Amino acid sequence: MPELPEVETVANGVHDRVRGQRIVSVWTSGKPQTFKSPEAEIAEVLTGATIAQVRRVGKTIVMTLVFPADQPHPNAAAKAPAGDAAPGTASAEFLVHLGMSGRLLVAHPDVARPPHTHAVLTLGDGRELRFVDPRRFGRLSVRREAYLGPGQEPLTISPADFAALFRGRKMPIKAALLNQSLLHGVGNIYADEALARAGIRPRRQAARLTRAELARLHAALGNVLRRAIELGGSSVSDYVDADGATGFFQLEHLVYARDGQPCRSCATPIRKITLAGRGTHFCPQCQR
DNA sequence: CGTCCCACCTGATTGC
DNA sequence: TGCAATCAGGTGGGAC
Repeated sequence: MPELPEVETVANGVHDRVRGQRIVSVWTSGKPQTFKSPEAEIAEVLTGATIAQVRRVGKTIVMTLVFPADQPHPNAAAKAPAGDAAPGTASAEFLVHLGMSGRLLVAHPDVARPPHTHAVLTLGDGRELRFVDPRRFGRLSVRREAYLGPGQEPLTISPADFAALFRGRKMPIKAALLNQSLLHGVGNIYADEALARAGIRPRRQAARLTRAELARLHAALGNVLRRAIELGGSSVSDYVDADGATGFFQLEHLVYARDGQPCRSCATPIRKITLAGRGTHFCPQCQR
């Protein structure tokens, strides 16, 4: 399940592989749910565009598209907002949300397309950028304005701003961590792992955390996300990066998917409950 | 608006 | 052994 570290790994991998490539043609599957923008609009905006940059915003992969002046894009000039692009170019963004099972793969055309391929962008050098998503929780869209995301970035938020997010929130702290309008990018795995490292029970009311606990949680969340990015993410179900390689952070999980197994710190069996509709894992001894 | 719950999906796993 | 029920969860929309 791709969360911030997995999405960052994929975005960086795709960036390294396709930056500067022109999109010469676009194929889409016709599964309506996958496309947040109309398929025809996606194909229209992408075709002929050059991929200038691929980056992560929250859990969303954002590709910056440019339309060089010497290769005018048939639709860009009229639709791109004036003033936010370099002279002689227009720009747009292609947004990819991986959902639960989405993959963004760079492959040669002679490699068979996997089942559940929903979009294929053929690049100028002949390679294909493929969006594959069996469960179809992923979403593709194009937009003309810069995408900023709904919440704050967990990697750069200050301790004070972090603490302010939870002021007056009656919901459990885990539910607050998962709320993308507060923090953008934290999902089920890293919410559980951050709470475990901070020694805080997932059911604790967000507003009732002490200043010290909030400081520990802020640090734990940043540390766990940075460490997971170093290791290429967690591969617990079907997450893989742009090469199809798995990540290794799951080897360092303290609680996630470890229910019944001994806590790495105190050997108490890890407990699993349902909270906010999600499987939630914690050590009943170490987390209070 | 805050909060809660379910539908959307398919593959893997569990249960009988 | 085989088939059916269950589980996994990011997001968005509806209910209260």
